[in-house]
Amino acid sequence: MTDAPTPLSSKQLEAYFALTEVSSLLRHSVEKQLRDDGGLSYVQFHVLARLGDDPDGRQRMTDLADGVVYSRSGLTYQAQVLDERGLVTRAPSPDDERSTIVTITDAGRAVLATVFPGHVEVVRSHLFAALSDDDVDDLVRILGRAAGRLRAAPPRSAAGRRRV
Amino acid sequence: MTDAPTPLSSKQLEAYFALTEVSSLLRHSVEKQLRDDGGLSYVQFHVLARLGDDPDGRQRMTDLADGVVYSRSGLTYQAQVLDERGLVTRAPSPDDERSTIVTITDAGRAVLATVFPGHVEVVRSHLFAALSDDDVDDLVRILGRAAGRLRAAPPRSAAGRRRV
DNA sequence: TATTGTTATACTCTATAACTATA
DNA sequence: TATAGTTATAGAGTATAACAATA
Repeated sequence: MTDAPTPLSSKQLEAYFALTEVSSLLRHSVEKQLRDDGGLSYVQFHVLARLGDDPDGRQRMTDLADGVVYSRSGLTYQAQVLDERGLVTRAPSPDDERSTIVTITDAGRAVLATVFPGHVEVVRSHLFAALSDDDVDDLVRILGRAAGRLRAAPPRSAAGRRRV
Repeated sequence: MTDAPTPLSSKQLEAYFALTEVSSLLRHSVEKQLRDDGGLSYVQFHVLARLGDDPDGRQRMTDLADGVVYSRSGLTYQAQVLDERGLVTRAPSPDDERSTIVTITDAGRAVLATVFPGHVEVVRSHLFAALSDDDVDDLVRILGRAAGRLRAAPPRSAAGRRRV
């Protein structure tokens, strides 16, 4: 039997539950929207979105995998699916023959464009409809800090994360 | 091509990204902790936790499914797994022979107790380590409002609003 | 007829380990 | 040897539809 650590305060519990409730409902709805509007899973959307953000529309497999927090084999699978749908292409890197460069296609960008408006609407109606501009500022400040810290100091506490 | 709706402000985008990043890293770590410490999936944990919260330690299948936002067949599957591990029992309701009442066992409560400390530690180190008490108050206020609104106006908002 | 739940089934996703090839 | 990626595989989870039993 493990020692009980300092428990969370009731405020912290509230905050934690609210966060999980909001994010899980939000994610649920986003997943449905992505599937309905573009036949994309959440992960596939994020892969495409990352590629779309890149100035050249391309990334190495490993960099993509790191960004989406994925196993490489998992990313290979998803890249295959996207490739078969013609939304990305894959080719060995000229610089390093071991690497595979994934590039978003015009069709891929088109799917992103199809999917974006609905995505925005879901996020707005689920998250921002109830929030003031000040609330949004507060969220950015607070969650931004938490995110920054998580990014900087990975989950050593409980998880045996992959080395970065 | 769909009409572009009012885009999200850059602040809103920041807030959205911070929220998804924090919640996804948090959830990832929580899932690992639950699996390592108790052999529980996220869903299984929530089913057990809901039962544990109930004064009598029992719930109808449908009520559980609603609470966890699940398909009934999905819950049947999970209840089966938990049943086989001896963490819950299932029996037809005396009141309504159609219903199945799921009850948490002592073994189930023991697993919850085993898993809780690590869970708390993950949440603390991932979410609250970087936050002040005031931050937590703000989160409760803001996300609590968002959660309340989502709860009041169910998924229909995003799912029904297809096409335009 | 409507509701509760299970079953049958088919599919998506994910991770681990073994493997190839480059560096 | 170490790194990048794929493949093989196996398991978990999910949803849909058909079904049985009860209300």
